[in-house]
Amino acid sequence: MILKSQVEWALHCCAILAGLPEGRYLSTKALAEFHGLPKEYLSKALQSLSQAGLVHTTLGPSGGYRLAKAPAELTFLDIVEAVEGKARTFVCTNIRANNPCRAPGYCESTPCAVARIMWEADEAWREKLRNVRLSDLIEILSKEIPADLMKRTFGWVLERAG
Amino acid sequence: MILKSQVEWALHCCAILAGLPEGRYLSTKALAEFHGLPKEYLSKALQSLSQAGLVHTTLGPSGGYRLAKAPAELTFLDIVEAVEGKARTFVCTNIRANNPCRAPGYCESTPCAVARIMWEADEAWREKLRNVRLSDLIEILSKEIPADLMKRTFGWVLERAG
DNA sequence: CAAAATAGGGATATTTGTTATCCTTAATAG
DNA sequence: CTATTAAGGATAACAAATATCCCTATTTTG
Ligand code: SF4
Ligand code: SF4
Repeated sequence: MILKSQVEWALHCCAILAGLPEGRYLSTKALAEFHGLPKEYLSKALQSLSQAGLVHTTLGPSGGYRLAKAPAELTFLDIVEAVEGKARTFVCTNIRANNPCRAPGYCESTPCAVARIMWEADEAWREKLRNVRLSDLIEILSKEIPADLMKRTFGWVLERAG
Repeated sequence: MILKSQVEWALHCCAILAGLPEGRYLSTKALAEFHGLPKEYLSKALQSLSQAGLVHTTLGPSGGYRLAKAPAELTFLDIVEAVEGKARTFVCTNIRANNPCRAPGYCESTPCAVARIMWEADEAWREKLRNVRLSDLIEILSKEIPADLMKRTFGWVLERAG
């Protein structure tokens, strides 16, 4: 069970978009080139972000993506769920229904303990992601990434931002 | 990203094995019949449990599986990792290495903040599973499952346990 | 207005992972 | 010896992730 690579891509793209000046947009082409990713496929991830309302888009030359909210209002969970979906990672196929000892008509009303425990763990994962904001990431990165690389990257993006 | 159905199977099988009297074994055939699962494929899940040292096996007629430890010494994480693997659910493909602004030889020593945050969430999921013991599950089930069904199930298993 | 660039989305191929079956081997109980 | 079992290799069927291609509507730029 491994998350799609689109999750990684989306997180990185959001980090870049967070550094974009107010009112400017960055295209799929630029984001793909910057990360060395296939443009057409990265586009699908960005469309997921768009459908989830996390980013805003414009068409035409100088078009592209910008964040729809402030980085402090965007959580990791928002981004992860946008591309990975909101479905729980443990699916119950109700195999207890096959127990040959059960009365024929007998039907459990509630999900059994196995499923509930697995879902709690799933929720713990989500809760952790919910408590990290995009702004938290930016803060960490700004401390860890060398100043000159940060500056060059910022310049690279601005040259291409419409 | 969805866990394999083998995870559900393994958890259910362990729950059944936990009710097995000391020194007796239950075969793949019985476990598959009880849960309505394909015997050959369930066998792969049980082999995973065996390789992880969670269950003990014997060969021959009256052979099969029993738990290798007391239910209080077996956690959900043990079982989940036995079939699903211990690898983290977020894999980092190091796309930051493609940043065209980086100096050619520049190489990050540590995983970036994105990966660390995702791995923390993964660890929170595992921590939750680590804190639930198989004995906890049995306790909950014994309260929730009707006494007569419990009794019939127990009898069904004993009839087939070698 | 015309041309170029863009996001959106449908269709489709490729690759990988999951699910499932089959068969052989070695061990064990009766 | 015979029947039964776990272990594991080989392989097929199926589903999901990854990737590419192409068409459309929209918008900026010239
Ligand atoms: S996890 Fe629980 S609810 Fe889901 S199939 Fe198993 S017994 Fe049923
Ligand atoms: S998550 Fe971090 S370490 Fe992993 S590829 Fe992205 S930037 Fe690199």
